[in-house]
Amino acid sequence: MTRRDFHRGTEAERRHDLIEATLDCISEAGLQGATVRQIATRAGVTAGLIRHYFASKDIILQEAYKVLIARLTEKAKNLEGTPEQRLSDFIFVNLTEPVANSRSLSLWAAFISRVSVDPALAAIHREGYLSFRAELEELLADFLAGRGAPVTPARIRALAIAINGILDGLWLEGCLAGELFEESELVSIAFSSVEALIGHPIAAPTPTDRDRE
Amino acid sequence: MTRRDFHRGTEAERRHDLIEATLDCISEAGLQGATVRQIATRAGVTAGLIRHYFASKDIILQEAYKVLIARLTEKAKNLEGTPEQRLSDFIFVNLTEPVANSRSLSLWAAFISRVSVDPALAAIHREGYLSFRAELEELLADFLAGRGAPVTPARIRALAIAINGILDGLWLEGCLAGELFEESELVSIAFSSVEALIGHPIAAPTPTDRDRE
DNA sequence: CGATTAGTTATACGCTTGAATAACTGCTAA
DNA sequence: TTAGCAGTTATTCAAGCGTATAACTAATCG
Repeated sequence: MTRRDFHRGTEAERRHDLIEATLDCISEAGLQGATVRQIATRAGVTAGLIRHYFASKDIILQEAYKVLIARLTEKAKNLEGTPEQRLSDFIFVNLTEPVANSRSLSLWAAFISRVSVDPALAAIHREGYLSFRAELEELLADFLAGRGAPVTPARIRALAIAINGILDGLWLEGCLAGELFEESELVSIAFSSVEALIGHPIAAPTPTDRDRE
Repeated sequence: MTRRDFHRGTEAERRHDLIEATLDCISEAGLQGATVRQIATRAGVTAGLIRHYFASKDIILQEAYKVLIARLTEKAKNLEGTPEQRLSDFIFVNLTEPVANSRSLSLWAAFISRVSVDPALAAIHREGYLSFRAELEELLADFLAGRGAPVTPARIRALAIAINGILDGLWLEGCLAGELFEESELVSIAFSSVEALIGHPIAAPTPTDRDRE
């Protein structure tokens, strides 16, 4: 019985690999499928190593949730260009790859179903949600100010809630049954809805703009 | 050691109680908390009885999912009144109790996270979703026909997708962070969004109408 | 009232789980 | 080259899981 070969990794590497393996397990087999043994197998290590990097299974799940939220929201941050371009891009990135796909939804739903059960996950969720809406509110304020429209906090807040809801709902539909519509269909519905809500037209990002990236 | 007292129930009673217990367990402790022993304890029976009524744990979960879907959609069916009233009620019931609350979301998310993993759940989900959207398309067709507006299948379909998305998104927001807005806030956002999309005003249900029910 | 049976309990089995710990070894530094 | 240690493996443990089955008993019927 020969002992299995292994190579020593840096802490950052290992933690990254283990979290990635955790997300893979969840997306492919649900939260129940994310056992320490499955995670370890997928990461190419033995189960005991997980406990060396994470104090418990709960902890690695929390870390994985943080990574997921970051991945789902990072594209919508640090947008550049005019307020109109940024608002337009905000809508676009949230309804297209890599944010909108069935894997994202599967992961998101798995964690959401535990948010009301696990206070630690609830805290992580709340922070992510508030930060996301704050970003949207800022975009809206800039956009409306540029249009010379009245910018009261109450109106900004209401608009952000509505637009956030619309984007969430279309994201959901697209992830759940993406094969039922063209990608551009949901995006164009989102644009017309948002335009109707804020009372201003918004130029959609042109394909050539994106291709050049 | 005295044997535990028990009373014999009818099949319908028992199945109902066991499914209800299953939903309670999931909403309070997540899918992982819905073990046969926990379900049995909550239903006031012993674990073995579950296998007497359901061939496996998977089966009881599938039945519970069917019940959940029925509960989330039944209010939106069998609506009465003019097309405008029915459309208006459709929007209203989907964004207020008992459809919109954190327990519903928690249950919904738990099952959704397994839809992409478990083909049986996927089939149940798909049927519920298509039936829900068909209902909405019928409402829209009736409404638009009454307004003398052009009613092409393509337009109905696009509108149904958009409105479904908006309702889903607002439902989600309300369930996730209900304390952050008034109930009427989300409902009124929904109405103004839908009005903007279909290009016609819709009379919201009046409080007195509902009180009289 | 006694026999029957279907609904229910009780118990046990094999397996998996998260966790703890001991043994090993690739790597680094001197 | 080698000593030491931190990273990794291997093994073990108790608890909990879904399931199977045998024993019991409340209700039913002649």
